[in-house]
Amino acid sequence: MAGKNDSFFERVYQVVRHIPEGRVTTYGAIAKYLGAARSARMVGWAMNNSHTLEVPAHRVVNRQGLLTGKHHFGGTNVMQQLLEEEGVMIQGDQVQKMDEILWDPSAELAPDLY
DNA sequence: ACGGTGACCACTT
DNA sequence: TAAGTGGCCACCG
Repeated sequence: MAGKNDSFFERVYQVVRHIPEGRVTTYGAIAKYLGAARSARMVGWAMNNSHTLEVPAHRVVNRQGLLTGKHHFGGTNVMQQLLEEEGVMIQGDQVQKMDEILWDPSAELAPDLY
């Protein structure tokens, strides 16, 4: 969908806001949903700017389930605590049972929303 | 206006 | 199996 506020960053934030509690998704999955499968780094870069907005950024991890963005949450393990409060199990900075809680926007979100 | 930057990913040794 | 590397491209100064 083309809109006034349809910058790549804004579209990333919209998708992230749809991630259900207790679930996570990956940078690459978001990029793929937005039609830019090879722009996972852009998603990560977008998240860097998300601190001023209301976006559940802690639900975005890398493909292996690693909490690669944890250092951007102020504290050392803030990201981990936020996830654990939602029932996500984490060991060694890595989300456990990724295959079970992974939320893929391409499969779960209407493809023509944005 | 132009190039460095980056919370990634897939492919190659 | 693990580590290295190149591609990717929107944003901001």
